[in-house]
Amino acid sequence: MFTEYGKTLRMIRKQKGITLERLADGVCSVSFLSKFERGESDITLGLMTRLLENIMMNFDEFLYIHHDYQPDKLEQFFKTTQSAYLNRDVDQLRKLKDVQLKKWKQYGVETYHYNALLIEVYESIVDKDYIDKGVQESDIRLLSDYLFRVEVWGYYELMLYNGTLLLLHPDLVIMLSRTAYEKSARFRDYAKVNDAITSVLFNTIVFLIGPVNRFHEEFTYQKEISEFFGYLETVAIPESNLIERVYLLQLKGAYDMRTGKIEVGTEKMNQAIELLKDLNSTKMANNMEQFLMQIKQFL
Amino acid sequence: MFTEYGKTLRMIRKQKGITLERLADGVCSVSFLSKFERGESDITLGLMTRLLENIMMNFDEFLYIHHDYQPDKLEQFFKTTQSAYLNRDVDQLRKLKDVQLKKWKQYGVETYHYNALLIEVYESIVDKDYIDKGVQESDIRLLSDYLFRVEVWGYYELMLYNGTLLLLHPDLVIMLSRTAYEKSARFRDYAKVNDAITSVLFNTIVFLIGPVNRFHEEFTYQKEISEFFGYLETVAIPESNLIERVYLLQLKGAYDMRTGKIEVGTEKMNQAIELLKDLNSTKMANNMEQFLMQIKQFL
DNA sequence: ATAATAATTGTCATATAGTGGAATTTTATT
DNA sequence: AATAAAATTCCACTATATGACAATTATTAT
Repeated sequence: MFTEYGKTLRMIRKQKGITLERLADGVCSVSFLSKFERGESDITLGLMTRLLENIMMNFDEFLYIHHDYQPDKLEQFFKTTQSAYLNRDVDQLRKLKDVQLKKWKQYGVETYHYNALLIEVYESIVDKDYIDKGVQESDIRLLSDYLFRVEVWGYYELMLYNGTLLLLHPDLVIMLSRTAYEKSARFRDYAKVNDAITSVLFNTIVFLIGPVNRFHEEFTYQKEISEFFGYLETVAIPESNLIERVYLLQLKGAYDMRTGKIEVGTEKMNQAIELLKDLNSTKMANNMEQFLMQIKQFL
Repeated sequence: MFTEYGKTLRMIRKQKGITLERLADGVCSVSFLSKFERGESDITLGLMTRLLENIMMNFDEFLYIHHDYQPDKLEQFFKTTQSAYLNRDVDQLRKLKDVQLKKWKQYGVETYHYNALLIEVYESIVDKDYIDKGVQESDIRLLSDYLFRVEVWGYYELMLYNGTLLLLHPDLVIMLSRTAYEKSARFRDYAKVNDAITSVLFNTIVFLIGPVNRFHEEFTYQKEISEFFGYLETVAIPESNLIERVYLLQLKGAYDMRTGKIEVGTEKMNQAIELLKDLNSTKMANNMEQFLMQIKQFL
């Protein structure tokens, strides 16, 4: 009938060996708490906040438990979508897209449309039959319009952009990535969002360096690339985020190789690979090694 | 008058360039949303959930913004407490303790009492005058009773235990750390809590290895220490958590040295230090170096 | 087993969350 | 500046969240 939040709360309360009276103490009446826990009433946000404070649990953790120890819907959306993309599972992507389109039509909420477009981008990359038509110009415009309009970028905007940037024009990417960096500044201490920022910056640089098979050609984005390297170095990566530091090292190596400094670049990339091997992160090391081989092949 | 959640929501809505009607669409009436946003009404948890879904924002991010881009109270509590402890700021610790004691008396909620005890533990370590009396036996009992009673350990229990374990008897620590590991199993995919688990395991091993100035003596916890090393290796550390992997390497080195394998141990610790230096994490590298020097001094 | 006590649920009164639509203010257009 | 359109607020009303206290059920102790 109502949201089942109450039942989750009851479960947690029991696990902590706390009585209704003790949990309700100073917040609400015992009888109401009982009613809520039984799923016979909804609860006010204010009361819920205070109840959770009483058991020293924050909303995030509560909702994680409520969703049967799974992350929230939004995170799951990006997770499942990306995993379908990485597995090149066109069917799955199409299914996921339909879900979002359905929601868009049902509720009329535009964000579901954006979600569908994000999936379409992935689809167009994975599916060969798609190459001819590609994603509609107008759809891409719709997305970038939204991103330019939003004044503060949070997790959603960053992830949305992160997934679609591959299909945009480099000049647009440069502008939007700058925007992303600036408009998400206040989230620097919020791990999840900051990871998303870092990820955007990495992807931007990878994108601007260009596909491996063009490593022998000239290219023109030196200035912008160092700008984004600068963002990464000065702000985004604290000492303890070693994995990001390894990626950075690798990326600098790739950049060096792109600009003709083959030896220095190779050395950096090898160093990154060695670091991963030393720490038994073998899968990641293998991936990097493969990437390095690809580059060498095209030089 | 009410919680100010509504005002935060209004701010976010404006930043995203969304109208009342569009946000309320399919969730609640426009007039009510307006009322809520002006702070003239509280809102039901169910409605709030759906509103946030409409703008693709999860609760955690919303509350982070609501708290003026700060983490929630609970996290701040542990953060400020630990920073006062690391800075050996007795006055600050005492102040923080008084806050918790006051809340305990005011609301009668036992968890505030536990919080005060946690701070007292820190106080007793930092403050020399405290050494004579120490933390009351009965208080420590109170805490460990609570921890044994709780069926599922979340962030709070792990952090609480993490801070107090130093004062407990090794046998009790072994039991409680095992408990911690087992009773928090379902949180393995939840970064924040999993970090806390890892931290408990690290601290347990450090504690069991014993203070540096006893490195020449015999010791008896080999079996238990490998048990906890096992936990760390099998479950807690995914490939991309490099910093934990570096800590693990260091700790293994320290363990080797403790059990007489000086050369192997030194080598491992040096390797960890080198890794950090290679990634420009100099402060952390320096700390590790200092720790290694301390050990060497006592051998 | 039974009494005593603690913990939870049910009943009813009331404050307040939430709706529909009219009135007002803000924004955009000419 | 005047007008139209969009966005927001106000007002009267309904549904439901919440409290006080009685009734019931579960625990514990003897």
